[in-house]
Amino acid sequence: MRVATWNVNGLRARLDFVRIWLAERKPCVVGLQELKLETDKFPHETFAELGYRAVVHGQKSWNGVAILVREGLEAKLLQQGLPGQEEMGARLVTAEVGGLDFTTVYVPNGKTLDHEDYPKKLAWYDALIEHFAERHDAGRPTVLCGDFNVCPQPIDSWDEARHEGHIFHTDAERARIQALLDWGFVDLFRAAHPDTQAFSWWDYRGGAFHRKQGLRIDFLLGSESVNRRVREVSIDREFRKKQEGFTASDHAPVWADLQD
DNA sequence: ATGTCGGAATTATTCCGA
Repeated sequence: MRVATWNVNGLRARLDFVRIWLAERKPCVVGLQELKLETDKFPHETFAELGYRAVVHGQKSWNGVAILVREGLEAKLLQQGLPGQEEMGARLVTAEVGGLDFTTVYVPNGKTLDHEDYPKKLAWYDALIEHFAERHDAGRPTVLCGDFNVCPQPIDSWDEARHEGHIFHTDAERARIQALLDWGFVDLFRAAHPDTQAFSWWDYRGGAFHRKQGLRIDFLLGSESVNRRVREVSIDREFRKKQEGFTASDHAPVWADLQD
């Protein structure tokens, strides 16, 4: 079973691009972030034609998450939104699919350390950690994927020296990632590739992609039983490039193949 | 060039967020 995560940066603007990727990679379950559309505006018909159903938690203009599920797999919606954090927008959705408790999140960016959004980001993380402690079971096959807006370690940043202590690179943010690992999650890419520097996001500005100025901030986290099933994990860098004339998201998809 | 995108508000231009 192939599971994946992808911040698409606007689903309506990305629809043709997403179609190409689904046809090429044929994932079974995909967490999508930054839909930038309302729940009832989700293009279910388009995805049905491609052989996917979707569980959606959207909102107008910003944020928005969904789980795509390939035909033949059942999906049961378990949760829309992170309890207590509704004012931060539509950033979490959970479904039971293919024997997995599958959650995808779009963690608040935080902007800068002196911005009011930064403590809100940390509080959102604390609520997420508490939510998993209370509502999930690390003994079950569980996936938590999405855009975490943190570089967990120096290797995950193109220039740690320049960014150390700044947004995405603080001890406080990294402690939240560690808390998720302490809960029982494994960072599937890092576990499979302990020493590989690979990025999942590059700024649209300044030719960052071609300058290799990226960050690894998109993860597939899996509980131990999921990690044991991993056969391959890839950050799909090819799909950060233009495809058939269509503009890419600023994030690459990340996928993992699990033994059935 | 703080250099690019997507979306919204407003009507091709400007802002906001990332």
